[in-house]
Amino acid sequence: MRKQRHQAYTCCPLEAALDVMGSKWKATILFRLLDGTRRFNELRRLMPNVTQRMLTLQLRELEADGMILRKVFAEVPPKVEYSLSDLGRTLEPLLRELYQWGQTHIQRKQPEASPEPASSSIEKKILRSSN
Amino acid sequence: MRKQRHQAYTCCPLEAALDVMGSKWKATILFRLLDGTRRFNELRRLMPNVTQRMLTLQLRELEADGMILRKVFAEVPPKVEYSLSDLGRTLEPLLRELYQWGQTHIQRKQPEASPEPASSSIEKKILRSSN
DNA sequence: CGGTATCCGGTGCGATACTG
DNA sequence: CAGTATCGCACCGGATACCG
Repeated sequence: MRKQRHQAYTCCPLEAALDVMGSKWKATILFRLLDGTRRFNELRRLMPNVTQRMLTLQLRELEADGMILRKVFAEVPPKVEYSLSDLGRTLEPLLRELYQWGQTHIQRKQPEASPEPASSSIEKKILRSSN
Repeated sequence: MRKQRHQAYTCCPLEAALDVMGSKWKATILFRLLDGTRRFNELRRLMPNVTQRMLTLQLRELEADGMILRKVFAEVPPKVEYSLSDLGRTLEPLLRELYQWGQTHIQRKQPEASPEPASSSIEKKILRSSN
């Protein structure tokens, strides 16, 4: 029996939606799969910051939630292809809007000093890069 | 100096967007504030599962990110009002779509047995309730 | 190639108590 | 009313090693 995924559910659709794609990597994985089918190491190359372990774990959760499909080819060397399921596809507009929102509201901070002091500190969050 | 919020940033707008509202409680808080200004304990009552500590912490982060406004009244007893900032308002369509997606695709499982075995395990996630 | 297994540190977060 | 302070542990997630 698998443990109940994260913490707990209050019953709110919002939380359910976020549980399914709200984590950094799940969203990114789904986003990358919008372009089409990807193999495991393709995804790794597309997302250099995620460890193999985490990529595997997140893919398994997405699969268990029915968001993606995992197709294993009985070959040597092994070959596994990941793609969005129909359910996963329904997230497409949401993912694109999320991406768009990030682009619009969290534009990369320029090296030059801002004209005005900037109303929020969001920009800073973009600065720290991959470890 | 405050620590750089979560883990790290790869530079992806998706992650930035999720960092700002991607956590269960941040999203819920923002969603609640769509209806209008709320006092601290009003929010607590609206979200019985979040502890006082977490509510405070999440509100502070949202404030630091410029998503919400915190207005303190110099009265006894104290009174603090939270509301969405202009930036926070820009998330409204996204939040509503997220909510809608949850409603559409993760309908509450009925006590009755499903006609077909159900293609995914998402429904289970809605079952475990607040601790 | 596409994973598991194991170890282990950091921190997210709840519980509880105290405060202006 | 609207918070801080402190404790404690679960678990998230990185590093590394091994496997079919």
